[in-house]
Amino acid sequence: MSEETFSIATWNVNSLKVRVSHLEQWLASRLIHAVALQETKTQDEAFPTSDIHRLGLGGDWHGQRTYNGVALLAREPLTDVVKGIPGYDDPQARVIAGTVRGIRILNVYVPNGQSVDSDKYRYKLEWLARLQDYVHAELGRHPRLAVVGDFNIAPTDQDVHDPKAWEGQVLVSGPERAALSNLERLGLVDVFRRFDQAPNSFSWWDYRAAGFRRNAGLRIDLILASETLAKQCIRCEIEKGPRHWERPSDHAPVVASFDLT
DNA sequence: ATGGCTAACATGGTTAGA
Repeated sequence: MSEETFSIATWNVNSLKVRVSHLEQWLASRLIHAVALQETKTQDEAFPTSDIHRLGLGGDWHGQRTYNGVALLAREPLTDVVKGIPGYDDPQARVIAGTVRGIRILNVYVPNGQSVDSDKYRYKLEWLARLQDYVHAELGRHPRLAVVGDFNIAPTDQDVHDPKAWEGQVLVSGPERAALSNLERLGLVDVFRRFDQAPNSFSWWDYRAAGFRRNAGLRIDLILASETLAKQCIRCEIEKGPRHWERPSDHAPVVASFDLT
């Protein structure tokens, strides 16, 4: 890897407090320049700042008690941090943006939606419409834009272990996939699909019913890059290693590397 | 079989995740 390689990771850690040792172990074995975390489940006052600094990372975070929470961490200074979606009064802490090495990174934790007939599903679709407007504006300002995170949408049936069982369910339903397509049509590329990948590549596996052992998963953690940035993407992989460890997150980290020369 | 497991908050059982 050249000095101009820049690697961005996204990882839903399902409680940063519980997973900080996994983050440390994982980061020790590779060079990640920026990492976007979701479901930190930590208020900002209680954020494990000293642990993060010990890992050689700085950055910023946007959390709340019990639920949600996002952090954007990097080995070099993060500038122009924005928390939440501007103009959208959302009580749930789901978005943080910042610029590092000339790349604008939007870290998103898209609402789960629970089930297609729930109020949470309607909130999810409303939320995605607000994200659409935000990303549209950001693309106009930043030629190198990465929108990364837990999208809680499996883009196609290729990203679903059992498409028949999941048909029409939350995370794969038509309106959610349409919202994701609309986002991509603004000019974003799902860089994972720019490369050859093993069939049945997933980023999340249910804790229940031996989901990971059976590879009964979904690919819902995505790295979307603007066309200018996507052209510089040299690899994108799901790192299943930490999912094997003791007391894992139900999500695996996803990493994309860019050649910025 | 609408369960299975994990985490937060709490200290038993509910809420939420996906």
